[in-house]
Amino acid sequence: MLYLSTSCFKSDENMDSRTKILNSASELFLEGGVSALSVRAISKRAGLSTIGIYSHFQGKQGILDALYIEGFNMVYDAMNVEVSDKASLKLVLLGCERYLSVAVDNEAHYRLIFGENDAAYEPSKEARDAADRAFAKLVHNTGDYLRDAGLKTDRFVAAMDLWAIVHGYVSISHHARAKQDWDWKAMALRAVELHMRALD
Amino acid sequence: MLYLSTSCFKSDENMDSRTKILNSASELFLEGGVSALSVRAISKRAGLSTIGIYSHFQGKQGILDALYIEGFNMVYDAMNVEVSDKASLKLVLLGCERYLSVAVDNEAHYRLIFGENDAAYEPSKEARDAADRAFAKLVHNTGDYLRDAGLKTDRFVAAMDLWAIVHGYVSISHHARAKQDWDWKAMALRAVELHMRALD
DNA sequence: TATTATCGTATAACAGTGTTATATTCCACT
DNA sequence: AGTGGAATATAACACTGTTATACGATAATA
Repeated sequence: MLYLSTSCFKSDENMDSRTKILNSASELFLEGGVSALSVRAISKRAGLSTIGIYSHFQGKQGILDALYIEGFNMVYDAMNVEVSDKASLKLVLLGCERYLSVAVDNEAHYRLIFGENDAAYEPSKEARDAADRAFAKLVHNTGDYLRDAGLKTDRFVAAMDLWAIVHGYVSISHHARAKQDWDWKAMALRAVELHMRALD
Repeated sequence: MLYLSTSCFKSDENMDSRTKILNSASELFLEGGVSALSVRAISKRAGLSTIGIYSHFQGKQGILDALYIEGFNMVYDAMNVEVSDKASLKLVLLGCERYLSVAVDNEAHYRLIFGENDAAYEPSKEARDAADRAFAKLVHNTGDYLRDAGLKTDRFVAAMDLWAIVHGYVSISHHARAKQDWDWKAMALRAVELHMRALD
C-alpha cells in the first residue's frame, strides 16, 4: 500500500492534466456534440497545449474512446437494476425506462456510441468490451423474465427484439424529422410491453 | 415543349458538369461512405475544379442533400408496393422486407439519412420533404392493414412501432459490435410479424 | 552535490478539410 | 465584332488531426 502510494501520487499528478482534458472534453461534448470536439478546443479549455491530448490519450481517438465507454457504462448502469418483486417483467420494463432516460438525458453520448459520429472513429477493444457488457446485461435481464414467465423464446432473440424496439424509438426520436412534442419514452415502453407479452 | 427545349438543352449542357459531380460523389460515397466524400476528391474525380461544387450545388451540403434525397426515395420506393392479395399484412411485411433490403444493400445511404454522418450536415427543406413522404407511405400501408384486420390501434402508433423495430434492427446490425453472421433481415421480419399480430 | 536522463509541455509545422475572393476563360446574344 | 454573363480555375483563408522539434522541470544516478 505505502509502497505504491508514491507511484500513485505520481500518477495523480499526471491525472491532473488527464482529468482536466477529460472534463473539458465532456463539457464541449455535452454543449455541442461530437462536432464541437476538436483537439484545439479541448486543449484550449483545459488550459494546455494540444500535445497533451496525444501524450495522455491516443489523440482524438482516445478522447472519443473515453466518452464511448462512459456512454455504454451509463447504459449498463441503467439496466443494472434490482427489483424485489418476483415479476421480472417489471425488471425488464424498469430497465428499458432507465435506458430511455439515459438516451434522452445524454443524447450526445448516445449518438456517439451508436455510430452517429465521425466516420473515422473506431472503438478500441476496451470500448468494445464496455458495449458487450451492456448487451450481456440486457440478455441477462430478458432471460430472467423468460424463465419466470415460462416462455421458450430464445433469450438472445427476445433481447434483440427489446433492444431493437427501444433503440429504434430512441434513434427515430433523435432524427431531424421526429416530432419534438411526442412522448417517445411512453411510446417505446408501450411497444416493449406489448411485444414482451406477445412472446411465447 | 419545343419552347422549353432550348432552355432544356442549356440545362443539359449545365447538367453535364452537374451529373459528372453527382456521379463522382455517388461513386466515392459507395466506396468509402461519407468520410470519403471530400469536396476536393469529388471534383478531382469529376475532372473539375472545386468551385463547381459551389456553383452547381450549395457546397458539400448540396451533395449530401442529393444523396439524402436519393436515400429516402429508395426507402419510399421500397415501401411503395402493390399486392393483389387483400390480406394487407402481406403488404406490410413485403414493404418491410424491401425496406430491409435497401438498408442492407445501401448501407452508406442508410447511415446518411439516419443521422450517422458528419454532425455538421442539416437536411434542407427538399430533403426533409423526401423523408416525410417515406414516413407517410409507411403510415398509409400500416393503416391499410389495421383497417382490413379490423384493429382499432392508431395507425401512427402502429407505424411508429413498425419503423422502430425495423430501423432498430438495421441500426443495431450496422453497429460495430453486431455479429456479422446473423440473419438480421429474418430477425427483423419475425419481430415485425409478431408485433403486428399482437396489436389490437 | 552535480550530472544525466526522462517525462510533460509548448511551438510550429504538415497535410488535410470546407469555403470563398479574385481572376480568367468561353460562349451566347445583340 | 463586341459585350454581357455564366462557368471555371487559381489561390487563399480558417479550420481540422497529427507530429517533429525544442524547451523546461523534475527524478535518478555518479
